Amino acid sequence: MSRRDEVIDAAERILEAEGLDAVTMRRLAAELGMQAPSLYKHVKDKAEIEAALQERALRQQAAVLGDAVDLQALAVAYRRWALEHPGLYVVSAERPLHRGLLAPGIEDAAVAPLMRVAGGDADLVRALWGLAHGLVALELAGRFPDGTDVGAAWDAGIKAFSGGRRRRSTSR
Amino acid sequence: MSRRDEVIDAAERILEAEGLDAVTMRRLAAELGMQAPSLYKHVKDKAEIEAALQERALRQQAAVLGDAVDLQALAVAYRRWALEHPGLYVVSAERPLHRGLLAPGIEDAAVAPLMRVAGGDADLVRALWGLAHGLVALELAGRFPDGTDVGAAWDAGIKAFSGGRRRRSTSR
DNA sequence: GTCTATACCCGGATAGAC
DNA sequence: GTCTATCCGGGTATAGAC
Repeated sequence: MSRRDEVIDAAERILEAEGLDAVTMRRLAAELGMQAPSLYKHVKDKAEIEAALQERALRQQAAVLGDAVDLQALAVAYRRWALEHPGLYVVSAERPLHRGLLAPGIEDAAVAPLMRVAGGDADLVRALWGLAHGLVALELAGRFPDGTDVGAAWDAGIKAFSGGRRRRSTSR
Repeated sequence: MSRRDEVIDAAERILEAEGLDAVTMRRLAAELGMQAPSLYKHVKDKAEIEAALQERALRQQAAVLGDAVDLQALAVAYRRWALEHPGLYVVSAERPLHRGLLAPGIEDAAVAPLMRVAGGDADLVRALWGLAHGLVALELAGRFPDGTDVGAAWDAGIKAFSGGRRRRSTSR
């Protein structure tokens, strides 16, 4: 593992533990037991770090969603990964993407599993994506009152997209 | 109109024209032709300004959505207001709410119209809310490729929530 | 109610010694 | 590849004169 990867690891740790604003060059250096200027021997600038975090997020998302066999499983996987990696989720979904610094095609790869499940209907994919992102974003932002059964809301959404046919619980 | 309202007006103008990060005390003072310290004669601190912007956003949203008679109209109104006030939308939907500084009940009031249309099913309301917020958030964040017919995605989502019964276009 | 001056903190980033 | 020293810019906010 390169020294650069250790920098990105540290950034991810801080991101998840203290939020995006806490990921500063100084804080990052402290996490690694060095001084801030030393970081520039491993990365060009802060944008490179942010891009690396977005790339990790998109890669993980693609991998996790790729295993889902149907809509229900996809929804569960989507929500689960987001709640387990809220920092990575936000950085990849609500921040401007550093497209020029990302591996080509990686953005599409993260959405591809949705395409598969939606049977090739691009509009339906986007609606599904909107539903999933919206529910996650609202939950992470603390928009639902305490005690809300968010899983039940997911079920209601999935049921709508299944044409009211399926019925299995997502709650936990 | 009080001098305080002029400050909030200026903040909203900057927010929509240059984004949230541009709303600083210095920039705000410049917009009003005064020096930054003078602002503190009109508002207590920056949090008060942010809260005032969130309150405007929630109030407008409640008003605009309140007129919608059905799901289709609600969706159109939701997307339309968001695209016309992206700054206010983001500040009220993706930023932590200054709940202690907001008028009581205003948060609920902005979602109440959804409740009406969803026929009292709380889970369905949240799914609907997720769909709407997700589509708007993805569109504002530039997640859909250029040329994407986002209206068609809305139609697909609405159709799903209508049980596949209705069919009228949202595109523009 | 406006101003000037200023304190204070924080950010990203560079130069140059070792 | 690490350090110290430092630059530069930006933010919120206060004190006190007018």
